Amino acid sequence: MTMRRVRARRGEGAQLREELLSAAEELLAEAGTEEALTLRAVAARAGVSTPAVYLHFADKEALVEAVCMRVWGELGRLFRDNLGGDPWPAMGRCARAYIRFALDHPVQYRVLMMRPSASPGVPPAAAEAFGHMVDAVSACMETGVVEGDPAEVALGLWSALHGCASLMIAQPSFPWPDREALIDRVVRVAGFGTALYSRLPRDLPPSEELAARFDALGAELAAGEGQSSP
Amino acid sequence: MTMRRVRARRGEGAQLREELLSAAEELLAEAGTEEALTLRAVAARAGVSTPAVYLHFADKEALVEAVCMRVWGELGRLFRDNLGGDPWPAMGRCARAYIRFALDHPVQYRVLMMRPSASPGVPPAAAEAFGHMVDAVSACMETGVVEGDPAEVALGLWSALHGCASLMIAQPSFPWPDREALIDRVVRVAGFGTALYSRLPRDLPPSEELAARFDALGAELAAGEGQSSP
DNA sequence: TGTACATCAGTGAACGCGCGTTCACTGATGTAC
DNA sequence: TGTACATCAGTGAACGCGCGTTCACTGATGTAC
Repeated sequence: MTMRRVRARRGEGAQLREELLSAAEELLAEAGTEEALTLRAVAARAGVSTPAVYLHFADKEALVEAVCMRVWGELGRLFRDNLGGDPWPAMGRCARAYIRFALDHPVQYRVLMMRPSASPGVPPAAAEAFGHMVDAVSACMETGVVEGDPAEVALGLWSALHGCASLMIAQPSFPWPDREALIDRVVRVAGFGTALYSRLPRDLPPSEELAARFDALGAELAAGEGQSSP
Repeated sequence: MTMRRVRARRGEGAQLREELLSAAEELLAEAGTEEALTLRAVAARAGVSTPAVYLHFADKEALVEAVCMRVWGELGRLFRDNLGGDPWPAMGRCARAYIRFALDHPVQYRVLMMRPSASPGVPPAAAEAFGHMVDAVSACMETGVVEGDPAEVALGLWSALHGCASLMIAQPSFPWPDREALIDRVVRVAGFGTALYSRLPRDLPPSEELAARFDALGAELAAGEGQSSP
């Protein structure tokens, strides 16, 4: 039970909208699922009567949707802040930041990703966040380390990040290794795999020869030095 | 509305359990979410009164849980059927089968994976399915093409598959490429990335040199021939 | 400067639905003697 | 072979809760004159 909110002054009714959104996101994180979130609780936490929610949102659906748009916005900002510099490590930074965000906000992330999409089409905030991923990939293509269609490669990369994050969130009982170790593995596996995907032929030699080739590549690269891990 | 079911003969009451499970899985797929599934509808589809559900399941939760165990069973069978032969391509077959199953049963897959786990610990059916994935990875390690801890590598691989499947299911509005093309990309990216992960040093040369090394590897392998794609 | 008035930012109470769940029961069927 | 009886596989009706949503309203605040 929160204190009764002081009524906004005239012309400043929109303040309540933001306060309702914050309350809804908090309560969502506590409740665990969209269905367990109630308008009554949201209104109470904002210090307002239940029908006041309807002054700013058409219905519960619209409120949850607005919370999702907020989370997309945060994800977009995260990418933007990690771009720049050598593109290959920059892509790695974005990827790690994405997974960490998901693990730090598991409920929001699950609702964001797993909700049967209400309105068709990609919401603008989501498109913007994805656009930054495509940018990160495009930059890698200019240095030649990654090849292919930027949007398709970005989707593949996103799949890998999402898989790691959502599986750790949803199946915490499995024998997960250390969180940072797994993030490291997933990001590097996705990076190396993406770099090789367009270069290796469809039909590969038998496993033993393949193993020998990969060993040789590793030995060659171990000799060099630098800082461009994905 | 389905026809009234004929009452089972004495000692054969357990038949209803299976019929309720089938009805529940069907209706779940139609309803789209666990919450939209009602016991009334399940009982009606099985041709039985609502309280009859309680003869076989403690509550709704137990019914949904039992449906999930069924789906885990199907996934486990899928893996088992795709093992055998050269381990590297076998792993690829398992991976493809997994993603296809998820895309063919999107609602079941989402409920299976995204439900906040009711009881702690890994359910036996899930552990068995995951065990088959570990087996597939272990076999690859014996030929030397993959290195590392089998369970950890299997989790990384699973992440990749799950990411692809769940993202396509949850975000159908994104500009996905052809389904099979994406599956191909994800499986090969995960396979190549996993093979390289343990071989490449932490610090890599700058992007340009890296690109040249990858190009060289591709050219060498293009000369050989065989059938061991992941 | 005073005052009537429109508007804004809410409130209180209630409706009504649909769901999970419970309870007392019933009728067929196999079994003991 | 007949018959009383226990048990199994269900049924019908209702409870009660909690939720989203609606409706008529209220009191403060800025504005026109």
